[in-house]
Amino acid sequence: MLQPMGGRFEPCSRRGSFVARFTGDRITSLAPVSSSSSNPYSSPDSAMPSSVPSDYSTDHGVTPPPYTPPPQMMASTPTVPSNTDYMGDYGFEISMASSQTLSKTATWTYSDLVKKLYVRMGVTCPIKFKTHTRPPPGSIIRAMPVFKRPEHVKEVVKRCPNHASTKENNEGHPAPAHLLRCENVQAQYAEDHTTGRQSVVVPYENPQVGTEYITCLYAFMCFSSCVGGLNRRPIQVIFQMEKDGLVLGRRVLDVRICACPGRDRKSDEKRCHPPPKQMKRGFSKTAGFQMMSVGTKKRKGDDDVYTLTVRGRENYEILLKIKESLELMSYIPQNTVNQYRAQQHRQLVAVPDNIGKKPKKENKK
Amino acid sequence: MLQPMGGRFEPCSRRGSFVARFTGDRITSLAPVSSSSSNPYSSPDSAMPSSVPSDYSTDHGVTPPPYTPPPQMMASTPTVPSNTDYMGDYGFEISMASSQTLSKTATWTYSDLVKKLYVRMGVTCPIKFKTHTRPPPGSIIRAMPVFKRPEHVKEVVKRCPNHASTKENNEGHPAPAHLLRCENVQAQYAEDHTTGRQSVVVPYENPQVGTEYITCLYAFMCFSSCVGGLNRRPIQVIFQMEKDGLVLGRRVLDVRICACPGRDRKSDEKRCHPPPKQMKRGFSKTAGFQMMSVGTKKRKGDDDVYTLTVRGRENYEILLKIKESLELMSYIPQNTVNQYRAQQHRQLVAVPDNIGKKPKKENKK
DNA sequence: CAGGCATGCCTG
DNA sequence: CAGGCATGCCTG
Ligand SMILES: [Zn+2]
Ligand SMILES: [Zn+2]
Repeated sequence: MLQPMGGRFEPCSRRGSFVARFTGDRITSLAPVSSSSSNPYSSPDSAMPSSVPSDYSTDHGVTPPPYTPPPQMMASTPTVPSNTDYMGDYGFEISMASSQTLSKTATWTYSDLVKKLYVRMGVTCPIKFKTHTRPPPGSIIRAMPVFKRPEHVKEVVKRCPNHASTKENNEGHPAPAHLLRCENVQAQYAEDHTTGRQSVVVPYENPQVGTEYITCLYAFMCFSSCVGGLNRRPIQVIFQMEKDGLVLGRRVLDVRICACPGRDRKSDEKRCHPPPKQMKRGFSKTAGFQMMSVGTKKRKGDDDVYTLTVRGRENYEILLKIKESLELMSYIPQNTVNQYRAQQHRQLVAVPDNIGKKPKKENKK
Repeated sequence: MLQPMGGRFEPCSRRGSFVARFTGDRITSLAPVSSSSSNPYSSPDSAMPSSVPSDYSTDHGVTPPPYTPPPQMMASTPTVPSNTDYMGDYGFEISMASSQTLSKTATWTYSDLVKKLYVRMGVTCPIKFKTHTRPPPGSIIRAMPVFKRPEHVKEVVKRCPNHASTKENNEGHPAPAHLLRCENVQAQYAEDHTTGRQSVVVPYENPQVGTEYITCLYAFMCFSSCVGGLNRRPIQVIFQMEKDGLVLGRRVLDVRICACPGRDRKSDEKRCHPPPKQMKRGFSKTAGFQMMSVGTKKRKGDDDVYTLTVRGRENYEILLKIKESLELMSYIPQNTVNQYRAQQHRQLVAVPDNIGKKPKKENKK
């Protein structure tokens, strides 16, 4: 499924810190890195403030030991990468290929409401990149997963031992422990040897004439819920356009990797935007008339206790049953009630026009 | 928690096939094994039929290259170990220490109904062994987990990569990948180098005078649900008394390792033995009299639809609500109903002695 | 593919 | 500790 690497990049080493030689246009071969700022694949400065002075000219020849850009521009490797969107001078933006976004079968779906991508594990998901101005040749796009919550950001995101250590999906793959894969022959898997952060890097190639975007296919190789890995902790992916270790732009995408993207998206959206106000509170319209509500809001007196006496054993037993039914109603979840009613619409028994007719049968006494 | 090894056994090697030297009473030092039948810790013949001819005298000197017992008695290493109970000539039996068996807080609980041990992961669980006759000195007890279902038996049971590879609980432990641990200084961890089956072995020491049993503390180091490990597949533990590779007795215990032993036991028992027939079918006794049942068995006519007409809007609405309540009752789980009733006993409102009194209030028309 | 279950874990 | 949720997966 994921192609072996090739092209302009050398394969990265299977384990340990990442070393790559770039043999493209304007950058000469780099020696194996020991300082992270001299490698186009080392993690750039992610502590960069959200508004960056854009007073640097263009591309620096960063083959060591050259000019060193101001520290906050540099691709150093802070413990916590920045997750601030930064369009930069080239207008870097990402978006989701819109097809299948809404399909039920979709292996991924993006929610505009909660701004999050829901994706199945191991499937390929197209992400589109664009700029309003051509970035300098030799620019790359680094994708790096990080934990979203402050309590977790410091921890490096990688696959859980289970998924990283099985043969499945890992045979011949250069980076079995990486959460994020890119299905691009030129993809390079990086592991910063000071922070341990893992990322995948692809060269940025300008869109074909007439096209606004380039598309990369990414795959997420664990569930967000994976024990010993993400462990139910939300993540984001930081997409960064870089050139010689300089950050040219950054976009952040919230991602949830799960078995049922559709279901989980729906429940997230419901959580954030409750029930989109329907009907009057406490009543619902059924079959053309109002009826008393079941399982809805508490009213005054709901907790008061009344004594009801009744003559006759059978009547008592009937009422006892009814009393139980009524009181137990509060245990029924609202959506069970809704389903039940939806069903009733189809097989209505007691319709208003029946009122006044003689009862068909009464099991009296 | 688990003590380092020592005593009469040498520590086993951290990885690879198991090698042990036994220095006890009647057995001389064994060379590192290459043939599994020459090691007291190698897995014995588990393909042994359930009724074994008991015509062999007693203990064989099995230091290589000695007498070889008939093949079906030998501790060879078939792919699928026998899981047949076999009391043997010494009357080998196991049982659970009965304390806390019923407690809600219990970290483990044994169900006599479904004959299964429910135990939390990583906690220590006492198992008692007894014989009616003293087995020969130098006898050992091997505990080996196997999958219960035929589809899975061939697969070796071990910990999932997640749990086997984290530091947690594994620091200094000689067998981090073993599912089963025994909290006994003399415990030895064995891995059969032909089948790869893992087991833990302790010397059998006769009970103290006046005691019938010896007790060993075992811990289960994964959940039955662990992804990449047991993976929700039921297991059993085979406890085998062995002497010089001969099987003297065997007892099999179904085990489920889970987070909520009490809950899971209860639901298993419910599954196997529906509602343990209480009272008359369809009725239950409450507060000294019978009442119609709620949420119990289906009766004839339960699915028939009757038309009920009623004069007056309010009456209609009341009946509509009641109809809904009654029909929705079937959605309420029986134990919710039971809880509700238990509660009702304390705050009974409509008591039988009220019958016949004048209604206190009627909201007529 | 939807409904529902199984099951670890979080919360009150 | 019990109730309920979260979430992968099984079943129809
Ligand atoms: Zn995983
Ligand atoms: Zn495990």
